[in-house]
Amino acid sequence: MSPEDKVMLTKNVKTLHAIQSEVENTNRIALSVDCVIFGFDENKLKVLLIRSDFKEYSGKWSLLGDLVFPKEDLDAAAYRILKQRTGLSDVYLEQVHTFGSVNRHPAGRVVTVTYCSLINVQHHKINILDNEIHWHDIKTVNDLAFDHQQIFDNCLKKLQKRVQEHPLGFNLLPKKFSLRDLQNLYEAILDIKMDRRNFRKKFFTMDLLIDLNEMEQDAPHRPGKLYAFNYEKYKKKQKKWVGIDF
Amino acid sequence: MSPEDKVMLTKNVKTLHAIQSEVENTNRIALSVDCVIFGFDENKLKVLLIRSDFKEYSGKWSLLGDLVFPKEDLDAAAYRILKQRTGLSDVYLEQVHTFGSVNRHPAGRVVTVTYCSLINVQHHKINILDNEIHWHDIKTVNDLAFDHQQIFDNCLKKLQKRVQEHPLGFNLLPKKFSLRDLQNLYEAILDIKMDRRNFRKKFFTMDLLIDLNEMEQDAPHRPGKLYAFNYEKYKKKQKKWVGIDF
DNA sequence: CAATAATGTGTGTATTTTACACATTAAATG
DNA sequence: CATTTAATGTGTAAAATACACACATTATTG
Repeated sequence: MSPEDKVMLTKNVKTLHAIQSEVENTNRIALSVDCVIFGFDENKLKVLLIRSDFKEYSGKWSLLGDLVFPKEDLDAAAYRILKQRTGLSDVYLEQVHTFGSVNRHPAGRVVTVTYCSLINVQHHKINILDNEIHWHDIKTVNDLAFDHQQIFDNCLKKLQKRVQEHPLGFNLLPKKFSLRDLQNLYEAILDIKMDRRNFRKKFFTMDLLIDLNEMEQDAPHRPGKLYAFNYEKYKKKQKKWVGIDF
Repeated sequence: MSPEDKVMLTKNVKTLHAIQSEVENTNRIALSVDCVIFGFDENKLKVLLIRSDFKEYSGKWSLLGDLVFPKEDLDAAAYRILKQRTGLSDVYLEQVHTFGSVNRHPAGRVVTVTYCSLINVQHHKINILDNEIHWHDIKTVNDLAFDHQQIFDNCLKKLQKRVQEHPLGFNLLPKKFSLRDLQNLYEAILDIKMDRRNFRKKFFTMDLLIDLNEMEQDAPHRPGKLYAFNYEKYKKKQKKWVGIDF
């Protein structure tokens, strides 16, 4: 440890008073939440975007975000924003990452906490006001406002990873779905093709699907069986995964 | 969508002016960084803790943290704190989660961004001032100050998960290590026992260890061979993992 | 030099993953 | 209503991986 560091280290021991003063006055920063809301429609993965109302980014799309109130829990702020913009409250919502570059926001220092949400486009129709908000195919998401492109990329990557480890995908599907729907979903999220038979086998082996003994309606060809995800059973199983692999 | 929600939604469309005003004045919150710094010593996983200087938590241990400066990048703040408290700069450092309950800090509203770091206790001796900072065996970490217990638990859990997917562990070992060292490390982090022969096979199969053709010195019994981790080779391989499993 | 306590290696078995082909069903078409 | 079409639904063999397990080897200790 260098002498300079030792100085820094000693300086760092502060009185409670000094810290409280800092909390109350000097070191305050605006905090926002940005929501990356994924949906699945027409066999494509989509994300909810809103037209930016900042002149610096006029015409560009941006994520749904808002400032956190001083007396509002962080998670509560995320749920509030989701509710405000989509009317939804009963959905999966998870914190992903916090972005805090000094100059990421033109209005001043704003640190933003990212949340990710997966919602069912069929069941929960979103209010579209003046084309200001819309579902955007993730394949054509580029050049978002602020640092939202970076945030989106980060979020999509994490979704791709998590969807393989946890049954998140079902939040994007209707309660009743065919195995083809499920596979289309995974193929859209992971951007890969999968073998239909092995995909089937995998999910049947997991034994977490409830056979509803119903068939698809209005299918253009032979209808498939409908299933529901068995959350109860999943909760009980909760496999503890041990296996070094990199 | 309920009528109330529609009101909320319309209210939410703000002018740039209104937003800038909020950023500059009303909605500012103190932001801190807390570092969960893991080390490995005497075949035990340890975490760096400091005695709390808050009267509300007198006598309790807490994580290493500090407020983020208004003109400081978030990651930079984390590196600064790590450097200040340990003298280290060239280490693995990763953001983990942001905690923002309204009442988590007695001095007022402080949202904290958690970072996790893995450092080598042997190579980088930490300055210990007045017993205020020390390596604490993770098995006996409990009842930390603030919400730091929650933060620590969260961090340890994520470490356990990530160490299985990425070669993070090597940051905790000296550059030269025996396979026994490596296994002890994994057993300490994951809190499990492993079969020595299969563990060996797994790492040799990965083909990411460099055989240094050296032996352990001063071993109490038969010395083992020494290895180094091949970061170069790992970077090139970067296995793309696809496999639904939950 | 015997006892001890580690390291170092190999093999068979069970499990999991992958590749792949054909029969079945319902809708659409003429 | 027979034919075509495009999907669903199922089984099996080969390959790769994970797991359980036993014995020889080497250096230190006393």
